[in-house]
Amino acid sequence: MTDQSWRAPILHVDMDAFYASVATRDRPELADVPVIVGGGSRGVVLSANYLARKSGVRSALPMTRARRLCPHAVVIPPDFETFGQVSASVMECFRRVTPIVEALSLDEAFLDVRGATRRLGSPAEIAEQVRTTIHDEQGITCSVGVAATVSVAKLASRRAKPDGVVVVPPAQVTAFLHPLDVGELWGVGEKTRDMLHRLGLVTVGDVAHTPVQTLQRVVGHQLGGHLHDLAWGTDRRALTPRAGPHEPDRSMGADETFARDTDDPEVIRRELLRLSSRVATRMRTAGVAGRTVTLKVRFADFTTLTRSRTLPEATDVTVEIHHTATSLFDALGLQRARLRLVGVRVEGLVPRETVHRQLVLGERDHGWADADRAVDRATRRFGNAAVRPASLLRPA
DNA sequence: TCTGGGGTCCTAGGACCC
DNA sequence: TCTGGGGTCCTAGGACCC
Repeated sequence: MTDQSWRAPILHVDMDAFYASVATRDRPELADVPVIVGGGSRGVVLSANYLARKSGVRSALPMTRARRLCPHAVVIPPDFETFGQVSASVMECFRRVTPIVEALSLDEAFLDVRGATRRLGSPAEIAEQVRTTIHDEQGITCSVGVAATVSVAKLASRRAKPDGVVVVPPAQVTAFLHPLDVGELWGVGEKTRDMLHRLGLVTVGDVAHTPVQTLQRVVGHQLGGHLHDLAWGTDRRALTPRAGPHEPDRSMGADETFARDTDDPEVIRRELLRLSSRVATRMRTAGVAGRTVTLKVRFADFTTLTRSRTLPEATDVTVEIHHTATSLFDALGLQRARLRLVGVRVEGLVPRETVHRQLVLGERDHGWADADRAVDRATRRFGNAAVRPASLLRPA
């Protein structure tokens, strides 16, 4: 297989057990111990090293179950600041290989290396160079999938784990894809997998040989067409590098699970204020404003609902977001139902300078926006705890 | 003490406008 | 008098990803 057969070789680079690897890389005493990175009592597993995985611990598993499966595991709380720093260094390393890098998350990225083969060698050789560099510079391992499309490269990197490389040349794509379970496909989760299985579509090959119209009737127009492409390895999604002038987020939100379920309206209202303030601060830092405020409520039995309201004008003002969220909450008319979580999200974000507020006579928004900016300045100088609404102050 | 927190995209129905 | 379709916005929910 020569390099010329690759129209545009794509690398998918995925760190192995990223959070756990970073958390233990400077702690040799944890090298031979099962390690779980995860949150508090009501949290889930964010990452587990391969020793812990031997006991059945997986990402997203409730911590309570993880501890039961692996009682001797060392549990480390996540340190996202460090994860972010390591991630930035890793992405920088990728950009030394090619400018066409699409970061999918902190710990994985696609690299289009079509412009790098003359300089650095075959895609497989580039993959090994990347792995060596990451290991030498960051002290962690990664796995790389190489293919002509992003979706196949992504599946290949999973097959390469841990600490390996898998190359799927164009001529071998269907031989690689078709034996896989449909649930392996990127975008097919538990529900869709079950639905396809019930119809007798178990492998990717089964899906490939099903008429598109049939798939679309079962899983919807969009996904049906997409599945067919994935099953033949023909999706041609191009990389969208985030390096340059990247498009703003479409929404920003914050939600939090209470340490204990609560039915206290005052506790809930205060939490909505905290979350609104957090979201609005991030929006102002990013220089965006949004029109649609969405409230999320999760009950003790885990059922979840959302309510949203679209405002006449986009806002980044804490008080407006909080007011909208509480008004949506009040409209639910909950009679002291026990809540597990509340959340606030603002959607339809646009750059703030494109928002021209219509000043209504007597409106006091101006004052609130000014107050927010004063809070932002104080927070930047004195830290997060410096300024907060009176209702969020703890009684001494 | 089962089930986090950050997102994206799609679907479907109703309102409303032309 | 009766019949109509398309486009866009809004809302709610759901599936999925890391």
